[in-house]
Amino acid sequence: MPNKTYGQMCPLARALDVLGERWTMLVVRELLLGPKRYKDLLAVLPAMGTNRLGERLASLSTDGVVRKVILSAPAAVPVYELTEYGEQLRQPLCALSRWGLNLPTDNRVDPQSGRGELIALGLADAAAPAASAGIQETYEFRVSGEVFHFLVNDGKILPRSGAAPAGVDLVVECNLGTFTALALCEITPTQARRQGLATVLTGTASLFSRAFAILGYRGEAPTIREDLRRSRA
Amino acid sequence: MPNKTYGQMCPLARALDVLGERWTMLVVRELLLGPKRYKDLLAVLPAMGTNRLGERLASLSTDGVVRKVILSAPAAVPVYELTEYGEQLRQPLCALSRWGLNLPTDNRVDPQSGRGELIALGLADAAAPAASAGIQETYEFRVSGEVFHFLVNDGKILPRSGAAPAGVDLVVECNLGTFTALALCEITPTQARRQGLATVLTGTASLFSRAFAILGYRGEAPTIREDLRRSRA
DNA sequence: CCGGATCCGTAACGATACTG
DNA sequence: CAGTATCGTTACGGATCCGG
Repeated sequence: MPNKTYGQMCPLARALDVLGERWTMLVVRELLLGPKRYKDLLAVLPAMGTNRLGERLASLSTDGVVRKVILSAPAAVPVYELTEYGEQLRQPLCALSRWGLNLPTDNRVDPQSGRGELIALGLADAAAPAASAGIQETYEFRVSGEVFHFLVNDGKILPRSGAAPAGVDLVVECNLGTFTALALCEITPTQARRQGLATVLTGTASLFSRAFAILGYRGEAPTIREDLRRSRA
Repeated sequence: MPNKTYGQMCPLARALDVLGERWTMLVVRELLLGPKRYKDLLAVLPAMGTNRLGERLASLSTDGVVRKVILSAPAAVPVYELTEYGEQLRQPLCALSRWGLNLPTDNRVDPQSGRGELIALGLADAAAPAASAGIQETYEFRVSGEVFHFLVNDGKILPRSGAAPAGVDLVVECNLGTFTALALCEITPTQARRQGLATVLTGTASLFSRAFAILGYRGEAPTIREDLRRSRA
């Protein structure tokens, strides 16, 4: 919690007392993809600065959102993970994120900063539970250098950074543009394979197709909002 | 949008580019209760300062979240209201708010800052649509000096600041403690009436009861979180 | 009185350097 | 690798001032 709080008897104000400072929600965003090391957080939020990251992690820890744990031997490396209470931020932050989808990207956003993991976070949240009912599988993606995976478990889908644990059912390699197109259902897995845009390293072509039947996002495409167009006219 | 943006190709980061600065989401929170005048916003967010409020409203306007309109004559007074896009923040902000419900209130929150309107905002969001299916009514509350109302319309409930428009079905007067207890279903409307804690100024006792059958919040009570207790032990 | 804009001291941020 | 310390710059918060 920051030194300056709103001090209001309002749950939103209290939530913002914990999460409202700059960078804080983005740290949580990263941890929604699984436990991460200090350096990995910093690598993905470089402009934050190491001092700010340390402050935020300390603050989130005392507020019970984040926890520092030492991985079991022989790794024995410290990582930060969400507490159960922090995990409950998944829905609110994904809701905010979905709102942000329709914002125009101005020239201040760095096109190079796009990451497949972040798309994965949104896909897992937007997926219809019915589509994966009764299915328990793991899909790993290797996208332009990143590696991440989905744990599909009977309607619940968990997106995670890094390689899948043993027993992965599907491993697909492609670049970020292809993954984005697959996510938006602008291209089918079959087309992607045939055009050489995606390679199935483990598993079958039909499993690849089913993966995006579960994960593919069919929501409305981002559009410039009516109100904004009006104000610019 | 602030001068400093995250510049990340991520919908959450873009949302925070628009909403992430201090006070901004609280301004939106107020406007979720209906259009408001500059002075009324300032009255409810006094620590913000008039300069900050002006900046935020300008920023939210260019981002298409908020719009300044002049009320029709003879009032002819300027108010700020959410655009349709801004209105879509209701669910994300209410989700964040509900997360904040379980945060402990430390000694830095001002107990005097509690407002019935803010409780109303949460109630309207948490209410089960089925409970008000087919019902089209308006309920006004006068709570410790504040006046606000609910527009119930077949499963959709809109909380609004100020007096209800003509044709109100129910008007109840009580203090904030009673309204809170009613909201949490810790007391029934009948009990509140009999104990002299609430007065029905317009409408019937049974309508009062039905209002809280629709609005009453039956979620789990706020508790200190397990993780937080552990970290303090 | 309302709707802002200006000024200014203080706290937060961002970059870099430094330490266990 | 995982942080802490330092420091110049920006944002915030409180007050005052101004036009309608």
